[in-house]
Amino acid sequence: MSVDQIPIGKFSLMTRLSQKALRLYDRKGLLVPEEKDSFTGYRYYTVPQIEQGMKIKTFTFLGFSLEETSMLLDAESAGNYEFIENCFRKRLDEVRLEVGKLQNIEGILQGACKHSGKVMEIFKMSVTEPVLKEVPEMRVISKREKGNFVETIGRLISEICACVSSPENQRNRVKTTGPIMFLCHDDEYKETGADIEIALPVTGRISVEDQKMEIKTLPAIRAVSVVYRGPYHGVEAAYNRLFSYTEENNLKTVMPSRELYFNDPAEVPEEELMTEVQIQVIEK
Amino acid sequence: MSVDQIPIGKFSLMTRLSQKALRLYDRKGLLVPEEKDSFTGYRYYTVPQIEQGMKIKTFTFLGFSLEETSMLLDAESAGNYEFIENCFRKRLDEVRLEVGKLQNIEGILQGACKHSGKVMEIFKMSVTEPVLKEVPEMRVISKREKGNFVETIGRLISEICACVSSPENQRNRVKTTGPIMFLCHDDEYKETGADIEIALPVTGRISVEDQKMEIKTLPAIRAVSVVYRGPYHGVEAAYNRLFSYTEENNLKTVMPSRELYFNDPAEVPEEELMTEVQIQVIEK
DNA sequence: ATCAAACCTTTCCCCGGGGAAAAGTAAGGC
DNA sequence: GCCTTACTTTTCCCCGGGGAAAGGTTTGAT
Repeated sequence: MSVDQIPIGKFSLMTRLSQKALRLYDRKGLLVPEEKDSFTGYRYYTVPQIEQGMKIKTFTFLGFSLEETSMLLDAESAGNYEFIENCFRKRLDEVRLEVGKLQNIEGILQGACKHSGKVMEIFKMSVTEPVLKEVPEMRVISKREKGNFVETIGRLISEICACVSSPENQRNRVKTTGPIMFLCHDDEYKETGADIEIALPVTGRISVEDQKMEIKTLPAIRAVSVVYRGPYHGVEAAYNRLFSYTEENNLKTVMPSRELYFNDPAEVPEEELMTEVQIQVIEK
Repeated sequence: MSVDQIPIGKFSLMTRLSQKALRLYDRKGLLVPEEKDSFTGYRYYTVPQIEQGMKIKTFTFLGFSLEETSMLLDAESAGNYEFIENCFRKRLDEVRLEVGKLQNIEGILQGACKHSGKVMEIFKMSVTEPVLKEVPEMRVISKREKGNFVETIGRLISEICACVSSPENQRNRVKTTGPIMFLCHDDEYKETGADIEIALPVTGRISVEDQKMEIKTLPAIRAVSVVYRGPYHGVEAAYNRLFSYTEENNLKTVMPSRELYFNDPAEVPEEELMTEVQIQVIEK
């Protein structure tokens, strides 16, 4: 019956998947046409394959990669709904992150468009003059991890804050003695897989549960420092200042650099965020 | 002076642009190192180029493509702020669209995760049995355009609704005589560049301003039709039913297909959207 | 039977980099 | 002068298709 000899064009119409996509799914093994004319190479699909196509479409619509989609399909036919749910939860977190980022961008663009004619105001940020200073040693609670830049920083900050403000630590009069800071251990900037340490200076008898959280003492260092005011994505302006300064003064920089966050993005508008950036220096 | 002989690694640190990105920007002409050792191929940047790098970073962070970024940079140095503002507005619209889409996805995933164990409920949608029926001719106001699928449909719908509810047309007792519909003129599904017509059946002495809006009569047709209930992205289920039916009954389908929207996505939850899909058929 | 139109095939280039490999080079220490 | 380490170079493959080209096939009409 010709019903089960659906060429790619019709199948594309039926599933609303483009021919290009269908050929790709064939190659990747996601949706292989039931029959393939070995002489002409024509693909022929069958009616039951329509459902498979719809499932693929649903998963990719949700933003899963083809590889994930493939695993999801396998899990579904095996009845492994637990796996699927895990994937969904993970994807949900990602989506929320993406939404946050886009809303951030939306805010910036809106601000730039509002006072017409002053579009380039977004490039205005303030960076203080570099200062050479001695940073004393300090006792901190810290956690170090590799991961996505923004997301990992945010998460580690909340973990550490949660730890310090736990009932037990509050009882022991644990107090923070400075702003929370981010230590950047990479010497090249990486968006993903960045080596990130978040530390918070504390005093008192603090206790931690998390195996990967440490209590330690950051060494005293000589550092150049600037204070930057403005949205976080412009913080590299601070680094520029610092590196120009170290170049001019013939200083050698040493990792990790430190970023101290003076206020909380949740409380203060983006433009008023204050960040101190410190980079350790030694004589060349 | 060695200050102005910054190799790629340091420059990457200073601008927080990855080396990979820098090499790409070099190739694309966006940020060409001031000096290039013609023997070793080493790239050497200068301090003033840092600012250029930061601008590029800002634009790409906002989601502009490298080509757009390049034009934006040109516009900025030429003082053409009007162009920049236009780009920003366009991008702002895009971002809002993306946010909408992601929030849609967020909702779906949330729903699927909530009642644990029933993850696959998202595949449940209802499609009625196909019916063969005579659709009478009707007088419509319509606008046809090529563009992005979802976005164009949404926009044309609001344009047409706005037109019909304009003060002048209200005064003339213009009334709608049926749900708004989408006529799909492509025979292959396309995400972008789709040939889209939106039509709304009306009676009365209607007047239009928009040059591309037409008042015309859609022909009477014999069509197979189903009613689909569920989120819009699953509407292909309706098409599957219809095409299976036409195959089984040896009917030939004729473009354009019509989608009639019974309720408004702004008023009703996604799951309760009702869409009638009609496809004209003729005897083979 | 023939012809054109519609349909199908493959291959290559494009987006914006990340990751990895193979190889050449610079700079500091002995 | 040599060695090691850190740095740099290039090239190729990857994501998920869109677009286009060059060519073979099927179908329907005459």
